[in-house]
Amino acid sequence: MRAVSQDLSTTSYALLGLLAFDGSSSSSLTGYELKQRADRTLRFYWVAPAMSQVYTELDRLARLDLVTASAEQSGRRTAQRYQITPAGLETLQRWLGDSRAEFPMLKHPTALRLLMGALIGPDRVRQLLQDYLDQLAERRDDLASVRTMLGDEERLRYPALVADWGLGYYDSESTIVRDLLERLPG
Amino acid sequence: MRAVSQDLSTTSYALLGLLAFDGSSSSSLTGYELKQRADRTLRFYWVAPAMSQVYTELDRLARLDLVTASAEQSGRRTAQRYQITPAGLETLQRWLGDSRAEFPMLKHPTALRLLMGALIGPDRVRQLLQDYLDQLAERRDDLASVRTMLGDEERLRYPALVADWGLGYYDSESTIVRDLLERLPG
DNA sequence: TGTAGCATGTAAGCCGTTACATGATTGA
DNA sequence: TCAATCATGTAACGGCTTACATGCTACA
Repeated sequence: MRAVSQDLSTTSYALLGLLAFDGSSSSSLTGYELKQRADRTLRFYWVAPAMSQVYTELDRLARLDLVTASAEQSGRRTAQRYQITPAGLETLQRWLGDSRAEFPMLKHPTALRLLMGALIGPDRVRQLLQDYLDQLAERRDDLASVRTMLGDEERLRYPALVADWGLGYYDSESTIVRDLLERLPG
Repeated sequence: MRAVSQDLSTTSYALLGLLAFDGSSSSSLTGYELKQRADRTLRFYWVAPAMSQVYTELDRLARLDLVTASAEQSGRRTAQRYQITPAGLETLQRWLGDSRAEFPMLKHPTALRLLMGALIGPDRVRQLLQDYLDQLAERRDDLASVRTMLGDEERLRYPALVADWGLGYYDSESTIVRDLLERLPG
């Protein structure tokens, strides 16, 4: 009796997807490693789930038989290693194929503050935008190094496309914000 | 004894900010009107809070004396009208001035699916991206009509800048995605 | 007369975070 | 030996959504 593809949260599918990359090469990941992988890739266009959530999700996926846990003994320590199951892969593919992707959700604190620019005046607004440009540059660097690691291996073609998407996005944001800065009064 | 600026959620500040636009001209809004305004402007770069949340937040703000509610009798019906208070305006400005804006959070289901493109193949991926382009065009139209309404009034200068930001973002997304489509195998 | 929109809420519940607790291993 | 990092969780709680309940008003 196989578990039916319950409605998982998108984050569940995202984590399942990360496991699927190694699933094909029949390797496995600990919760800790999965979290690191999420931090390196997922966070740029989805979320960087908290450690505690990673464990919670892995637990849920295991109960649904979408992943299997195997205790790995290293020294006198046990770490669980998780691997996607055939049922998990099937569920993931069904989700990818069937479900319509929703429109992205953007929470942009800097844009929100710009909206209320009249309450703080152009000088303070300039500072906000400049801050954002700095953060953007830092983020871009992070993503650029991820992109470098991905190289042009066929196996990593899609992750590389996504990384390029992100880089294009960050570049466009920089351009737009610099333009806004010039249009500010004063 | 004035309520201290408790840590409000960013959404609270956002709603307070929407009230501040009319606060200066000493008018006021009902919960319903506030929700409409959020749907017209806030949703493009923050959230479109559920009706129920708007009421909850207004309640909270009223308890903190950051807004005042006044029962308005129209016919045999009472509707609450909310108006920002001087304390509310002060709290909002302090938040705008003091707090460092966090980096935007992007939840991008299409990018997430592209990451796993290898699991569904290029044809299905093309479909996903094309779908996204369509949604993007629709959104852009919505925002363009908002932008038109804002015109070039001095009073609406900052909202207009934010709308232009959004339009630039949507255009850049379209460009990037069209480029990705061309780089897809097959 | 009935339905769509105006208007206001409460309740239940999910998703995700922070704080907390615990302990092993590695290396300076 | 001490600190950093690896590793695994539980508890409490905040934010937000959906579902539900209620009733008025305008108009076709």
